[in-house]
Amino acid sequence: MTYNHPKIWVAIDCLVFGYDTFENNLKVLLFQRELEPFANDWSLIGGFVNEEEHLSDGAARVLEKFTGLKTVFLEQLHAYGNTNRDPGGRVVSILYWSLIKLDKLNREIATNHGARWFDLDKLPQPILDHKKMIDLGIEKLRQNARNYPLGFELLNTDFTLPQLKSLYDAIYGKSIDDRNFRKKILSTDLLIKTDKKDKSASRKGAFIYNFNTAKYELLRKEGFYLDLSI
Amino acid sequence: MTYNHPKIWVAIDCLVFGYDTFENNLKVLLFQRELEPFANDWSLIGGFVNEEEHLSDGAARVLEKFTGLKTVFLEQLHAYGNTNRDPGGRVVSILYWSLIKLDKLNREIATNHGARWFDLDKLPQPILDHKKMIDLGIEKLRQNARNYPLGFELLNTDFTLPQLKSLYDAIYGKSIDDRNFRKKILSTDLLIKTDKKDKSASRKGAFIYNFNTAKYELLRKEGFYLDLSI
DNA sequence: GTTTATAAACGTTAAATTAACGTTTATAAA
DNA sequence: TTTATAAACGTTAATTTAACGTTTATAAAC
Repeated sequence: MTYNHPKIWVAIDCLVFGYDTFENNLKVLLFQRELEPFANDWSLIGGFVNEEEHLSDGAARVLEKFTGLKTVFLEQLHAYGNTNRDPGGRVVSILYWSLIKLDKLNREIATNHGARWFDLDKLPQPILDHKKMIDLGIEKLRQNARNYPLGFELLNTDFTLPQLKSLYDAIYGKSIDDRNFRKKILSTDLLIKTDKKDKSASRKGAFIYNFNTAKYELLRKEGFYLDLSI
Repeated sequence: MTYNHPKIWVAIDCLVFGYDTFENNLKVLLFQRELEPFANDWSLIGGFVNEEEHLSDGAARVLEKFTGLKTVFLEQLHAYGNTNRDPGGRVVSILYWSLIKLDKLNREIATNHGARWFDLDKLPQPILDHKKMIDLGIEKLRQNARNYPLGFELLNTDFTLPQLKSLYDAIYGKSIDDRNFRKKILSTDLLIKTDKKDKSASRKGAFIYNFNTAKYELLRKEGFYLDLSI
């Protein structure tokens, strides 16, 4: 005991956004809390931080438990630590957020852990300050869409321009002008056009694109300014 | 004891940027640590979070102790919680940052607490991960300069355009084109020109401006995009 | 009282970008 | 052969930007 001071519980909450390429919409992962207080209410996925565990490792542990996913986008967002935020005791909670593509496997794992994917506009009332956390995440998502490339985390390797536009529509919460969107996104040198077409959504079919990974990672690091909302 | 889990020390670190309107440069407040380990080394100002204290209140307490200032810009930046970040024990530290104007009073209070203001380009090697924290703060400062109005926190009520430009020069770490800077900053409707002049820096004197507080606060909330770096 | 030095203020423009539209094409089904 | 429609491609006036050039106000030097 080197420091002489009272300690505090430290927890992790993970805000996980999933994109559904069939429904073309964004979802949030919530689970039905098992512990009192608030047993059976909907909560972000989370857990306490262990003594011998980095914060980021704790977040990764929580995420993997509920989705089976490792090595995906997972970043810290904010620390919540009001004295009265949890009636169960003084808990400082570190919020992380993650962006993933929904697929059969991670849906199944979520279900097996009492978790469910909710459409962004059909969320139940979550416990504690978790609504605030979700709102912060949505804000951050929009900020990210403006300042960093986005889509790699949320779309399949193969995707079409209409799909990418739908993702941005979902993030911005409105329908973007299709013609301007194309010109802007193509001007970034982020996309590689293939000669394959995806005909699942139209008779004509849409060309399949991939991300230019090198350029994507560069801009993810450096940031840029790209307003795709008009 | 409602939750059955080990607890962790939670601390606050405050990264305080101060702008010196005489020297026209940015400084960071560091203090000479009293506790072992690392006694006498330079550290961000900080302290442990009390059991019955909000995180933000803890940050405000630390800031006031070292500067005498309340009700200034003070925001959370990041939580640091690697298991090995402090050889004194497992400490999760919540980093806050603050922007203030340097004056005689807060300089004196800092000195009385063993703290000193260091020029951004002449920082000593700080303890633990505090260098990382400072780097994050500088990054955040530049990000802020691009996405929010800035200056109110760092300049006196009365300031001149050359002074405001010097602040942006300091943040961006380079000299901005004066003519473009004027046009861009004036186009935001953030500044109110007075008919007074400040002749301390030139024969001709520079007109004194004030911030349009209403507009400033609006844009601080909403954000905008304004690249003043060219 | 005329000149000088210089920070501060003001001005110009070619080029690039943007927002807001219009048009054509490929395809499966009718 | 026609039709419906998503996908792809195109146009342009208006605005914004980056990169410069010019004038002005003043105290100090001569």
